[in-house]
Amino acid sequence: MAIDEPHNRLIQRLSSLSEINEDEQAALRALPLRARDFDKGEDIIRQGDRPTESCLIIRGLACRYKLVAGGKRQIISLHFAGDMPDLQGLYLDVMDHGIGCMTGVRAAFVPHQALRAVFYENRRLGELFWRHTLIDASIFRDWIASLGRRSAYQRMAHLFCELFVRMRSLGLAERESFRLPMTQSELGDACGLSPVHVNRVLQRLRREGLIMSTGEVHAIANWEGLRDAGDFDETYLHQMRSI
Amino acid sequence: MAIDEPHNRLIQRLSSLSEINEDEQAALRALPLRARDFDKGEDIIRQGDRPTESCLIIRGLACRYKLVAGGKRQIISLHFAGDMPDLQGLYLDVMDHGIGCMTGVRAAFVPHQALRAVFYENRRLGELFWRHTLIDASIFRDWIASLGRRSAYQRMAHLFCELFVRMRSLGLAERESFRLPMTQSELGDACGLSPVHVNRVLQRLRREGLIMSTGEVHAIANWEGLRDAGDFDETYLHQMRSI
DNA sequence: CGTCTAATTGAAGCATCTCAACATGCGTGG
DNA sequence: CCACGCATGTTGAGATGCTTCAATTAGACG
Repeated sequence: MAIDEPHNRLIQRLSSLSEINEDEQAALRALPLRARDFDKGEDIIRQGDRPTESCLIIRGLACRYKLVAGGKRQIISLHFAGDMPDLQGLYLDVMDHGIGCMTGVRAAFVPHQALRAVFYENRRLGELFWRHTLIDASIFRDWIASLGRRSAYQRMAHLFCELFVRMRSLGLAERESFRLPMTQSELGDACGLSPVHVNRVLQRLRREGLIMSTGEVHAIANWEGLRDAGDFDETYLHQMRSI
Repeated sequence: MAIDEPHNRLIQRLSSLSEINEDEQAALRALPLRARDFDKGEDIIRQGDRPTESCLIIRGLACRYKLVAGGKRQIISLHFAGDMPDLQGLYLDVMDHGIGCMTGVRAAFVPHQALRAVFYENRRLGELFWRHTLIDASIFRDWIASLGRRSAYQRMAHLFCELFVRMRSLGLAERESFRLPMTQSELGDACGLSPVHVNRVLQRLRREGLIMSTGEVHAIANWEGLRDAGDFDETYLHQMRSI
């Protein structure tokens, strides 16, 4: 059973929110998913679009982002295989941000109508998708706290903690290391920092033995230390509960 | 028909998202709402709580906030009469943030169970509440962009634009002025700035003729100018659409 | 009138940015 | 297989936006 198969990804992801029974699995498998590949740097959706489908990331790393005055970019969130970064399109008509690809990405599209139809038949699946968007929002809140009140050093440590925990729960991190194909400039766009300063902060994190990086592969060298440095408390990720 | 009556507030608010028909109004009016008053500075809910009800702000100004290492506070969002700032509690069990009162606040509480029951009977109301949480999330995204990539001056201008537009759509702003009972220190917690710098930024906004403030009452002196200064585009507030 | 909180001002410090140069690695075409 | 070009990472130095500390003023309230 290929994990890269769209329906499997979706079911795996929703299972990380709550247990999915047979009927629910069947309903999800009946969803029409149309896969499409995107190149690195390409946009899956643009700010201002009025989408009629939502997308599910099957493979690769995607991000929400906004452009602000002066051409600067702020990355709002990062998304892995299984994430649905534009569920809000179900009930908001205009995209207030874009979704771009940090790597080559395979995404599967499902019409909003099909999703609504599934929710109509299966109330609990609707609740699960709602929950998915609520966890997104919770992550946004933590980013607000990070950008507003944490130092560059804390922010970067915090970001690594979040990504590690999220990727691990999706089976995308092994032991203490994960692959994060982002340049330092892109990390800057996520943390609200200049590329130069990102470089210096990463050096400090390495020097202090909290992380070890070789290219795109980052390893947590000292989890407790990194967690403390980043003021990280994973409660806001709201992983697993009975709903 | 008292506007301060909880059900009226709720219906007024949801009407700003989409038209509400008779049946839906009736269903909302049947919701058990228990009002309670809070003092300025008091918490409506605390981080770590596991609420079984959601609250509706009836009167006053409330905020979501987080505390980060070192005791610093970041305000995540501001909420007026009609807002439901903890709807996420419906499907997330632990509060990842607190909700506090910037002024005396009257809030009405409705059990999650009662809300779910209404959604069960009336699917479209569920969608409207979902949409409410999605707009929250959209505002979070814009705050992320502000905190990450805008200067103190831009951030403050942007905040004033957002609050003005939101309050106007709730009938809480007259013409070009609105009452914002926040100290400069609290504005700092919202914008990720020190109180001293807030003071200087406000002076500049006044000096440049963009706003006029007398105490808690702020007036927009030059809307276009303020909008430009704050790089403000209200799309992200997603006001009105047919769902 | 005295007290308390909030607003204002000045001055010094520091975190982060900008600019500019250089190093490194990698893919491509010759 | 080498030479080149280009993107990315690294380093240094100077500029700046914002913070911190400390003192003063202004307003609100009993």
